[in-house]
Amino acid sequence: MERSLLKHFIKSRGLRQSSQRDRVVETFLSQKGHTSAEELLIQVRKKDKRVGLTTVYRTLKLLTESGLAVERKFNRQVSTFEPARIGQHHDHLICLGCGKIMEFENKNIETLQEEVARKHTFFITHHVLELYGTCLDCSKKGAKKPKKK
Amino acid sequence: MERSLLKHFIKSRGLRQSSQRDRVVETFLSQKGHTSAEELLIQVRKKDKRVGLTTVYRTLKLLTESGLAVERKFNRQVSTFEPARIGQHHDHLICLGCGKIMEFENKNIETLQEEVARKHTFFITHHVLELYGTCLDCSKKGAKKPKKK
DNA sequence: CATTATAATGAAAATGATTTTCATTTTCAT
DNA sequence: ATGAAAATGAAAATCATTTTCATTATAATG
Repeated sequence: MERSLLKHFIKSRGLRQSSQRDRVVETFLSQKGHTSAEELLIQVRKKDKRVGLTTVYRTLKLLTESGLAVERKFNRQVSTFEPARIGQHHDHLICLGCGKIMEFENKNIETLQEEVARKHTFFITHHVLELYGTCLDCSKKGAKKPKKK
Repeated sequence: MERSLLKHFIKSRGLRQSSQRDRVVETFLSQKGHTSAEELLIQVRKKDKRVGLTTVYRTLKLLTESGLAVERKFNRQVSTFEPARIGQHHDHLICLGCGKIMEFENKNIETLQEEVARKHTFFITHHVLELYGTCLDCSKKGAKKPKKK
């Protein structure tokens, strides 16, 4: 469990522990898929009513900085966060019809990206690759109302 | 000149012409690189003081919908827009040190993207590929203050 | 265990980019 | 020339996120 990673991060920064933050972290790590601050707050409040949105934002920032969460924007205004699996990285297919998000990983693409960078004498720290379009279901049903989430 | 494309778009939508919009379009199309609404307003106002920010936003939306502009978010809050060169598409290397943006085009990556989509029975309409990192200059100088723009 | 410096909290206010509203002006088909 | 509807811009609204600030909680130390 990479929980100790956060503990270490907290310590090394001279931060203190708190029950609210623990609850947010615990809830976040149990989450599947991509979660916004607002959505996470709803989940957290099922366990503890006294947690505020500000703390959720602050904790998500902490998780992101410590490498336990990855922030993603996709095509909307809100940031969503996803528990990071160490050493792993994936990109996304995003259906504009229903909002469905699928993951993929492609080493060949990454190799080509490195090649591009090398040509420009550029050093990649991270990348964003998002493929937008229509999933199978939506292409069958025809374009329907996009799902809000 | 693809100006006629917009004229056609305006007409087909039952819109009317206006000097403000013409000025915004003209200024935008003469722009190199990526321009935000705010930046574009400054340029436009050099020619015509009476243009408002709202009109710039509205015109940029129109340009984007008609395919004459491409909107990009990169890693910041503000949207920037870039004149679209028809039939062409490119992706970007973004230096986190100085903010420099370089373009690249790589057909092999696009082919692999299509392959990924096929495997998921997904139909790509567009994609976002951004490589973040450090450019040559910045890697020599060491990490300096990031350029705001 | 008591003290105390300071981190954490959450409500409310601030922010910043963008959009909406609305009263007024302009355009253009007739 | 006329009138219906589009365009405008200032101001207000929106919306996600951040900051402020008074209060509370934590933990290192005496």
